[in-house]
Amino acid sequence: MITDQLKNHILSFAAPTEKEINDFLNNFEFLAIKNKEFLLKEGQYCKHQYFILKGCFRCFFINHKGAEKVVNFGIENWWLSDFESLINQTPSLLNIQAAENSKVLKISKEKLDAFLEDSLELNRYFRIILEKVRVADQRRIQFMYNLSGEELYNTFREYNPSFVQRVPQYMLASYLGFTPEFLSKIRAKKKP
Amino acid sequence: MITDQLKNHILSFAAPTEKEINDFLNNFEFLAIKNKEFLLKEGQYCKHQYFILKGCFRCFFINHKGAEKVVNFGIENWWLSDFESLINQTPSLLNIQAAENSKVLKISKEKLDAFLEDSLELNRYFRIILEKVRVADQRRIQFMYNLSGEELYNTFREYNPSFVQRVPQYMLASYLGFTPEFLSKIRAKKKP
DNA sequence: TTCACTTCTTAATCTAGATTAATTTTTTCT
DNA sequence: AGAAAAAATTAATCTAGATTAAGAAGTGAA
Repeated sequence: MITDQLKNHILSFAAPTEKEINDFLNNFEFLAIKNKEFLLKEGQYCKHQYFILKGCFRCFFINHKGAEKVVNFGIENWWLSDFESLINQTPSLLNIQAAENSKVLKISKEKLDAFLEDSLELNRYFRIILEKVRVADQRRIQFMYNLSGEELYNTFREYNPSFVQRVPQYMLASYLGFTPEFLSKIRAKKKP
Repeated sequence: MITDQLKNHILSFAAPTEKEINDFLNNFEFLAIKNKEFLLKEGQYCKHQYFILKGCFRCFFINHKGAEKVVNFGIENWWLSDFESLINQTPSLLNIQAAENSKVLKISKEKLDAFLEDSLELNRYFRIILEKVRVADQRRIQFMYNLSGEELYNTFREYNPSFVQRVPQYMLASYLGFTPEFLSKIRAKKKP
């Protein structure tokens, strides 16, 4: 089943009954997304949550100088959405674009909310996911203003060795908060 | 009741029964914390969650240059803990210190976990809280590397006008990611 | 197998914000 | 109230990283 991957992910954090989880999984739609296609564009209302089965996405916004700023990446077994737009029902400030050919499962906010209304186990699942996200966000904020650009890059490499090859360097530079030129400089320094 | 404030907070996001919520509230301990006292020190294991009834706290760590870096503030009706230490059972990298004379409610991780085992409504409550935290963290990350120091300060002021007076400027500068000297410069520029 | 496009690199110059250090103002404590 | 400590200001100097610009190297489609 195409939804098995999500099923396993849920079961690794919570314990819904077989019926409950199958009912839930029935509400997802499968999508194949080509590299550079958008799941969400700035200005749109985010109405879905996406679970990444395969591939890679980046969330970015256009800053006041017109430059793309990467806020997040998403890879296999991550949930993706613009939470701010989704929860507050406001136009999104973010773009979500595939960085590889990808496969996702999609569910509407209404359907998800309906399940969250009654299900202890799904509330547990998302609570635990969000706790982990919180830990990651906190650590990221801590890194962001404790470390120099060079240290940021080295730390990121250390924690995510395989990911560094996965996206163009200019995206990684943007995510880490500096320019591609500066990343080049760092990399040139390390070689000899 | 000293726990009424927390009760109201929970009831504004979830709908536990009267018995359920009262059972839960029975597990909290009230603490009065004097300005500059610590709730948690670097190296300790964080074993509690705190709900702030009144007052203000800062979470900070000591960076590799020996400087205090403020990661977060907490005020009335916020939950406080080092999530990373609490969840992963690792020694904390953070200090949590009162920035005012404060009042908190305290619950141990074990007791909280026991309630989360069975309660749909408490899982809902914390899931919703964490969604809001996520939105705030995302926005903060976005601000952090889209805005200049001056813009950061002005934006923070705009969103939190009353808070700016509440903590020393050196803490605010640290939270915003720059030095107190630079904050002085920004403020001097605005006056005339 | 070439044309077009995207990504990466290098180097010169520039700037926001850090650092240092001295001075003033505010707060706290007895 | 007065001394001591904590916090804020000011100014001079310094630096990590931005900006600009140009070329090199990959990548891909026809």
